[in-house]
Amino acid sequence: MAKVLTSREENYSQWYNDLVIKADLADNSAVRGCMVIKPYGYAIWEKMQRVLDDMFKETGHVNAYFPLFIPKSFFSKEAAHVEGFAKECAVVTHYRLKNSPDGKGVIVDPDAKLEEEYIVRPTSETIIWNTYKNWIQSYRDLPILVNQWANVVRWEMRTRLFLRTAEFLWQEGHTAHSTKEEAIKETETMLKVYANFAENWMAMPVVQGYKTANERFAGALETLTIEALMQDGKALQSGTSHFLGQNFAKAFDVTFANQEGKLDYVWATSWGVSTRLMGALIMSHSDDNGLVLPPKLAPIQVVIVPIYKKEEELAKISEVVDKLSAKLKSLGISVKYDNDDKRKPGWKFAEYELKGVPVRLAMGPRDLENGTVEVARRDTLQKEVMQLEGLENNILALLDDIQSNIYKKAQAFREEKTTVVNDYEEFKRLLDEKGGFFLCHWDGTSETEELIKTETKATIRCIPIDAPEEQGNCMVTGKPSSRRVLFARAY
RNA sequence: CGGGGUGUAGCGCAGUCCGGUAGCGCACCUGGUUUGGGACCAGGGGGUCCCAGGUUCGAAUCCUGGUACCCCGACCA
Repeated sequence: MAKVLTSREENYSQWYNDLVIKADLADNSAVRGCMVIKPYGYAIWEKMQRVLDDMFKETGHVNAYFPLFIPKSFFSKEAAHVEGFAKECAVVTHYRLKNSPDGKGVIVDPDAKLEEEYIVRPTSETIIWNTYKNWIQSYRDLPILVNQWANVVRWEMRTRLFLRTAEFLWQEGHTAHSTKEEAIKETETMLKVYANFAENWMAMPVVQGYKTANERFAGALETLTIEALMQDGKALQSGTSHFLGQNFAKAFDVTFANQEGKLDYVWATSWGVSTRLMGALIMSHSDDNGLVLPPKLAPIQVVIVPIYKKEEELAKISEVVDKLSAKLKSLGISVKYDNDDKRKPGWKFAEYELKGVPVRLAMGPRDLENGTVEVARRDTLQKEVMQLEGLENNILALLDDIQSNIYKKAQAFREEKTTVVNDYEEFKRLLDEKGGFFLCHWDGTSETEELIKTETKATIRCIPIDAPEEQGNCMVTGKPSSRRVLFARAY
């Protein structure tokens, strides 16, 4: 087969870049750092959105929409928040253009300067809490469980398709609660939603945990995260859920009368996942032949390729395929029959492999005669001739099998790449030689965390929520530690 | 913002050192043969050589300035 991708071994990040473009997921655009998400890539994102949105509704949330622009003054109200985002904000200063005096193109009209500049939202806490102030008077108005699907802009210095772009799509949940306990519970609930989505839909195992103070969201008291391990041994933060305490309520003066009639500040959470999940999905399962998609998120689950010489042959095949397609569709399977005469079977095989379609069926004269079909699965690249009779149920089972197989494969990989280490020198050595996740004792200080980051580029990805109590000594300082934390080099 | 690299047909590149009518592969169009892993043959179309200025009889090529993108670092979901 013609090689269209750089191999992972040769150059992992080139492989990723090639794959995103060759599989028609996205492209670089005319705008620096901003991508065009192409129809096939967007179809995957839409599937992700649909599933997540259902999960949000299931947990009591509703969707709303807040403005793209945020008055600059809103930003200065929460100190830590400003600090976190100030360096990457796009700012709108004018509202009109005019013809250039020299007749060449247009210029910004200097007379149309805004009284107060607008910030293009890097996240919406400020505009939303400014709004919530008007929505909340009493405990009866709580909780507010709102989500929005939106684009945000963070002016990144260096970007990569899906993993880090200047503009990206995401959802951001913003909730308001009357008690601290309820807000914390919400933060945890949404982390579980994300973990469930990652594992059962994306087939991507994740470690759930708490971020350290250094890695916390700007303005949060606690950040929960799901961390996934990519095939190159680097970690990818795939979703976060923040307990914001009363920070934003205080900054925007959002109070409510509790049942005793006393005023108190509202408790807040926010949580989000972004198009970065596309990058996570790509890097979790794909191989040197192209994308490997979990059946549950694949826009096309089954592709059918006819093999024929003459028109009459195609007509006969189509007749059988149409019946088969109908049966598959009735079971909820998405099917594409590619009877495009302008491409040859070999070309189609390679193309759908590159695009990660989980199952490919090929039907030619031989099959027509024998009542069979050739079934090829993308995850293992195995081919098998199966009886047409009752095929739909076999396909259904096969899709399930692929879904669980790629999960198991990713899980086995993660286990193999998760190392328990006690000695700092060994940590440094294995970090280079093996990569992956490391479970180590840490003394709990930012200084030690910083030191490790500076010396090794590894960071604490999280303090796993299920980390068992274990007395030990920090691998750097030797100070006592009561549980292991997760280290890795990260995206 | 530092360091490196690249801008030549839709895509990938050669040509630049050493100036002389712009080329290759893929893709595209036409015809035919093909079709169970990216078919083959024949014919054909397509380029302000990133932009601006300079040197020269003559610039993709030399000089000056600009610009865009990619890669590697520092910052981040």
